[in-house]
Amino acid sequence: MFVPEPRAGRSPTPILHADLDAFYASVEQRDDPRLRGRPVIVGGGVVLACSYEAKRCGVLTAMGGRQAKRLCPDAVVVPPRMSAYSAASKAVFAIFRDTTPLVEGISIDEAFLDVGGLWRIAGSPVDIAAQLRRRIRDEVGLPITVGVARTKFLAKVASGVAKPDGLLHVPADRELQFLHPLPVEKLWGVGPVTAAKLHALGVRTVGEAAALGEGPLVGLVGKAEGHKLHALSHNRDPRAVDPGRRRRSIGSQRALGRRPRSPEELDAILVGTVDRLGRRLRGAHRVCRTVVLRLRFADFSRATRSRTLAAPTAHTPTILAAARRLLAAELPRIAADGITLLGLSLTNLAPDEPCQLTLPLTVRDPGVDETALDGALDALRDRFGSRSVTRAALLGRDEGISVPLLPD
DNA sequence: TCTGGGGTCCTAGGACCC
DNA sequence: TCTGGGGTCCTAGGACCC
Repeated sequence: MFVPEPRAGRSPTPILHADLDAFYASVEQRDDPRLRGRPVIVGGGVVLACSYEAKRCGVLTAMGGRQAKRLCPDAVVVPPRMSAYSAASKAVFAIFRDTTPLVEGISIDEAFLDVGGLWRIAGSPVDIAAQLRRRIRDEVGLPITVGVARTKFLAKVASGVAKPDGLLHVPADRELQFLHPLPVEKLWGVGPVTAAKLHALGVRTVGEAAALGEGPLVGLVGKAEGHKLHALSHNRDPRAVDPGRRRRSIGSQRALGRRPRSPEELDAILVGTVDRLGRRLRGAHRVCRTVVLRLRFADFSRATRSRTLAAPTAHTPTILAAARRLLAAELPRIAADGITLLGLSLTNLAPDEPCQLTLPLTVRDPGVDETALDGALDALRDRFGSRSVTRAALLGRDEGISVPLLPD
């Protein structure tokens, strides 16, 4: 561990990246003592998560189940229990928020915490990180690794290096010494494709990428990505911990295997998917405006088809109608090529605050049939609720009728 | 080994408007 | 009739992350 060097006043390294270790597998080992110390694989056909004992045999997340079992014949395979993981995650995040209000959740098992303002109250960031790890161990029963650094990026790299069940602080004056010897794959945004391009230029470490300069990086991976890579390789990361980050899309997908599927079968899957997503959307008090259909064919090529609606909605039949139109247009290709995955994403999310629609109806117009108008208003009140539909004055003009369009 | 399910962000072309 | 540039929105695809 790098030696922390606390200074007076505000800490120079205020960001924590906290990451639960082998999360799903750790929950299983916590809840079933027989699994402790043994290789555990969560998932069936594919490895969703595995314990460190299984990782030591070479088992990796997303690996096929058969291969995992071959690498690690002693592994115990358990089906996922999503509700248990969700409950554990909530308990851990409650401790995060009890530590500092500045918590930015990244996923079910990972978050950034800004503890810069807590120096006087709770001690140095390293003290806070150590206490956080103790509390999560004692109160939730799970191991967690924490990286402490001046930037988000470096805190995340630090936790990755310290895993499992570790704590690593990178002091402000040791940042590049720590970062530059690491493999380029540690940079956010360097996956298999970019890594291969960098390797072809002889670049294997973060330091070598930094020495390459921004121009060649931009030439290699494009403007935005190249600029980001260059900045990160010099540990320039101005992003603040943002507790207000909102989800930008929700989605659901299903692998279908290789056997042929009839249009009726696909429609049934689509109905179930839209129903689930609509429920999640309304549960989150959001509406969506764009419906994206995801397809994967028998040769594993992929396609997406999207439709943007005239108005945001969380109304299941509206979303389903859009999804069905998208699917119908692809049925010929599906029949020809075979389908192996069907999914749907809802994007362009917004809060579901009521949207005010004012009908440009001139009530004072002598041509208006007041009896018919009252009937129409009552029908709208039945649909949207009695207090939602009111006659309203149009600014500087005649009267109109105001109808808040509520999702669902 | 034929490859899950949940996401984010970026690029690029075309339509459309000013 | 032909011309230019800027901006926004929509759609499709791709890389990447956990």
